[in-house]
Amino acid sequence: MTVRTGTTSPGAEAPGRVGDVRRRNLALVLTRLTPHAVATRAEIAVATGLTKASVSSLVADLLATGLIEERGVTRDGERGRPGVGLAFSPGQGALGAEVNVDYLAVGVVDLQGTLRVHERIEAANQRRPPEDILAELHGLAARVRKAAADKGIALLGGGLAVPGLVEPDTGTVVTAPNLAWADISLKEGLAGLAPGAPCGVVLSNEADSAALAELWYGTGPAVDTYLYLSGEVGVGGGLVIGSSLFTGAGGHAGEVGHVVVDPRGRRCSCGGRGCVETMAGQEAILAAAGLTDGGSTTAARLAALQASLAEGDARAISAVERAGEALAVAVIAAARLVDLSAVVLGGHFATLRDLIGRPLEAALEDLAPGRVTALHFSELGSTAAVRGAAGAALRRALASPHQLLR
Amino acid sequence: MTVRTGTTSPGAEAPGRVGDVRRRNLALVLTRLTPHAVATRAEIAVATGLTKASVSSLVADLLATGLIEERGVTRDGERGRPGVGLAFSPGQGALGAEVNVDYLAVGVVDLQGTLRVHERIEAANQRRPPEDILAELHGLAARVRKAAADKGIALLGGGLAVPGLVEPDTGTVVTAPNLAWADISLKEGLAGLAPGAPCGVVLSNEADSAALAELWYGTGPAVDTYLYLSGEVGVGGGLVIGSSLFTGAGGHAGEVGHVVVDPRGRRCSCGGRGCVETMAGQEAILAAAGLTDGGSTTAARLAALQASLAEGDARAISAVERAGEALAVAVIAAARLVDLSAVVLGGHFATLRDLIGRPLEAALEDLAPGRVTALHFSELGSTAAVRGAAGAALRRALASPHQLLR
DNA sequence: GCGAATTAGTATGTATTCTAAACTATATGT
DNA sequence: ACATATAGTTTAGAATACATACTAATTCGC
Repeated sequence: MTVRTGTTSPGAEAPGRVGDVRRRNLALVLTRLTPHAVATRAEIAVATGLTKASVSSLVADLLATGLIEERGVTRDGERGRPGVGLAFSPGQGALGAEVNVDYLAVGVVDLQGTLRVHERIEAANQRRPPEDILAELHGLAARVRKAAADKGIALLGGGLAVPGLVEPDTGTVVTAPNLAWADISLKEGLAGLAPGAPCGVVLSNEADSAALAELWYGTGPAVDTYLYLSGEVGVGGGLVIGSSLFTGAGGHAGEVGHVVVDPRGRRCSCGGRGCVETMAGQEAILAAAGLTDGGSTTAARLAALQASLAEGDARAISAVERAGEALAVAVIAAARLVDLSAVVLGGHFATLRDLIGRPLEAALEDLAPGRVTALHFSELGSTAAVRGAAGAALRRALASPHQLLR
Repeated sequence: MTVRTGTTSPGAEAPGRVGDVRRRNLALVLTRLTPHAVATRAEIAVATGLTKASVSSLVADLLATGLIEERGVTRDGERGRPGVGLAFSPGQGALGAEVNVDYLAVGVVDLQGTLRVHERIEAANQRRPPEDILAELHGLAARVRKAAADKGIALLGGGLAVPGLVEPDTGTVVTAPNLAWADISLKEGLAGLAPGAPCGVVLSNEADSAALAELWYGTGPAVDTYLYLSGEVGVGGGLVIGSSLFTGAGGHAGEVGHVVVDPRGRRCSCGGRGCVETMAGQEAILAAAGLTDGGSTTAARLAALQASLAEGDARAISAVERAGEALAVAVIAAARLVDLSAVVLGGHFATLRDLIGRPLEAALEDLAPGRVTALHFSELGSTAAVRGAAGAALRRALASPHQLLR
């Protein structure tokens, strides 16, 4: 390491300008609004530490953006002049889209957090050219946009989640092994999902989006720091730390699938050995359970696994148990390395629930007692990634409301 | 997870005030100065994007703090009026202190990054009461402060590094197993290390401080994202991501020592099983090499290990190799989970250099080919933590120069 | 019912701090 | 010497938050 002060890094910070203060305070006021409660200017002033005068001025600008609206007068029975309620407008939302191995999905989430439109198409995307998939996705998005417009929802932005490594800045899918995609640029295709939306459309990883959906729209205990495990065809992961997604310096943090859990284990498709995916991936579990690919669909094979488990088939049960143990080792690594104590299981891990949860919990207690104290199963089902992608777009809008002015 | 917008979190952000702009820009100007080069107001204006007028005004304030000083006129042979050089003042510095198992150390680093004073006392701290240790540390610090004052260095702040889990906010050592410390409050003791210093004295973890020292004062290739492995009595770790320390939500990230690398491994003192420390800790290596504690000092036993290795003792070599393999599994977990590709080895790992580096590298290549591409050995020796603790204090001062005004 | 008390929200004047543009200062080149 | 170029300062103007005083709308006590 040469001397690096951390102060001469190339990413020179922009100078602070007087207008930055207002940009920040506009966003700050929005953080005091919740989807389900109304707040008055006076309450916001107290909560933020701004003066009433400043809040009035900021709220006037925010009303002009259409993000919030007045909701008549709040009568609370107390003495004094009642305040005017402020709340997120129900007439603005964002579009979320997902391309996955077995399906396409598009939805619209409004500022109050409700999934107002959602459509899903089953599709065997493993063997189709990307262009075909994207064309079908665009058709689906157009229908969803139409439905949203009919409900009076204007789109602020959008997001597309894919099961692979992405570069949001360039709109490129670096690699999505289970779709057989590599280095595919979606720049124009992204914009077309929500044409004219002021906050644009951003590409994201499916596990990351699902992890955020759990934070924003999930139903479990309130935890703001956890590892989300997405059991799709591969094993994906998303790290949420202090209520925000942790992506690492290169943007690819949380890749649980290829953490090594058994140095003497099987070779993995990644070139490594003993990766989580070789024990807890969909194929690995099915193979270990004796359900080799007989040309049947993934859904059918998963159903067969469920049946075997229900029958008490020893091979199936042991396959799932070994998957749980493999996950435990990776989860402990995450707990130690990034300091977290909660895990959320999604995808087929959520479907397998206790069958995988019990051995996972037992292994956690054996290998690192007391370290991981909360295990939760996602209840968002297959809408998680769509909701997360849309939610991220909404949050982009809320984080820079000044962009919507003028 | 209940609905959590991430916007209603209790840690409500402070409102932006007009004065914040200046605070930010004061710090911004300082980021354009490097320890070894001088810059002019005009150059700073171009680099930051601020106007010359603003930079002049900001620099005037910074000169008043004493952090920087004018260095005469820069004559570059070009046409036009030459600029006035600006550089960090050599007359200000910060104190770094370290309590470790076998020694105490205190030093002073100036704003140009030079370790101007350094003293070290060997001490068997494992069996002494904390009060005795701290009393000796304070005596040492007083001598070092005197030496710094004699060289004309004023102290801006300080830092104390200890080998354990700390809470910087409360000045508490939660636990330092190898010192047999638990829940020890150092609040007053900290302030006494650098009395009157405007930026105070902050408690930190030894591995974290050493990791930062490598970033700021290290000699290897320029990398701004890496895992630092500190081989002291225990195995510590520090994560540097994008030129800053990653501490996680709870502040205890990077705890490599208790990552599980062998689910069928030995019980660990932490209650878990197969932890890195059971294979790569100092005791574990010495025991596996057949050098059981015969009452001799740690230094003597480490010397014996070096001798055995030099002789080609198979047991010693295999002990170190197994340690390397254990580290590899943990390093891969870090690489996948937090997205990094570089590792720096410090402490006794640096002393063992290639002996541990070769098996580590081989295991990395076998288990996750191509993922971890840089392996570096620290050259800061035992001054790393002291330099890091002092450097952190200097950076606190540089990050909020407005505190030094008035 | 009516005034006092209480709270919500707005208007006005001031301080801070940025930018833009004009100005002064000091060098090199011919 | 004088043109040219660059460094740094001065001055005027704009944005924005704060403090304070003001207006608006409600409940409480009688």
